[in-house]
Amino acid sequence: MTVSKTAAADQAKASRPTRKGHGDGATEGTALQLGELSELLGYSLKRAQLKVFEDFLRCVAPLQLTPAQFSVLLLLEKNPGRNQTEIAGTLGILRPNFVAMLDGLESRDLCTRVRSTNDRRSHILVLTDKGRAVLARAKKLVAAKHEARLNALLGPANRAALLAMLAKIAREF
Amino acid sequence: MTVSKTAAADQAKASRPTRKGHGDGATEGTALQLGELSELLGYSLKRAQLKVFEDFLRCVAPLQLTPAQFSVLLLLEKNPGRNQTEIAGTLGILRPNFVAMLDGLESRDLCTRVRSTNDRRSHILVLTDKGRAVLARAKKLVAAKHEARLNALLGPANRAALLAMLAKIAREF
DNA sequence: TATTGTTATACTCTATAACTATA
DNA sequence: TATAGTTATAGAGTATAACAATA
Repeated sequence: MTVSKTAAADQAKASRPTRKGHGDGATEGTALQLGELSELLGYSLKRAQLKVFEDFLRCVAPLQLTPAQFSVLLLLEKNPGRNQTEIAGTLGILRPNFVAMLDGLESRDLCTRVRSTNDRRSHILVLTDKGRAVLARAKKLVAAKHEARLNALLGPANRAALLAMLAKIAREF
Repeated sequence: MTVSKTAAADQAKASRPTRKGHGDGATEGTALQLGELSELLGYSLKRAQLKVFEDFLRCVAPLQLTPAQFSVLLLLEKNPGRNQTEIAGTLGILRPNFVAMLDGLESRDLCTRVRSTNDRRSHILVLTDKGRAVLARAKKLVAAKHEARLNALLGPANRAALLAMLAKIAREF
């Protein structure tokens, strides 16, 4: 069965009139208890990820790059001559969803699709000079502001240990 | 300026015919280099978070609970007599988005909205007996399967250190 | 027949404005 | 006037099916 009507009514009555101070409950404006939530790794993982992405966006705001776009540019620089399927697959982006993303980067002249001469079905992705320049500036912002802030919070050793464990989870879990 | 047409053509010609083996490029079917991406904390954070949530869903699949739903039930159990705004706010869920989520939980008889007698605007959220039972089973599955697997991968000490760092980022970053 | 890029589409998350009923 | 819950809506992000061009 569900909670009894009388029990529900008791619960409702036990509540306090929120923050206004003219109440009688014991939990007057008190912060909630996370309880076992604070032991759930996935919960902190998600909250931390949101914070880190937020900060990334702030730090690299002058260049108008999202984490996903930055990762694409990084990958293009490190892996010239690759096609859409290869780049998208490496980043865990589905090919259909990669199309609009590339349209955005290409319309800003950060990269170009070049039809491969070997296989005319595939588009080789090429960083433009502007793309290379924006990427270089982005790297500096990320290193000087974003990663530096994480380093300040955790310390270099902890930051490295954290990165190693996250990479392990991403790889082996 | 952008990449020159000739440079782009060179790039396209330099590519290999993907995996089929009848190509001449050096990167024949080679895995891509992540490069500086593997040093970007946010990148591993995101990939790890996706893996952990995937595993959570698998482990708790018999109960049909998402991580977000599980976190709501945990919070209701630990904080009786709270209203929607308080629960949603603690979890970082916007009040409008919390409505449909509660509709789902309430339609499955896992919790109920009870109009507060102190402030008739607010709905006190109450775990039903069924909600309590499902939560208890979910906790067991999470502990025995999900968190146990993470423990096996990282070891208890590392897992604790990881959780502490993620919580610190979520709190202070 | 299989693969690359693409379109269309749908479903989830997230975000904002505005309404209602209460205070 | 302000707050709690709600509706409507819009935008990301993600997922699948299917098509044209090419292999």
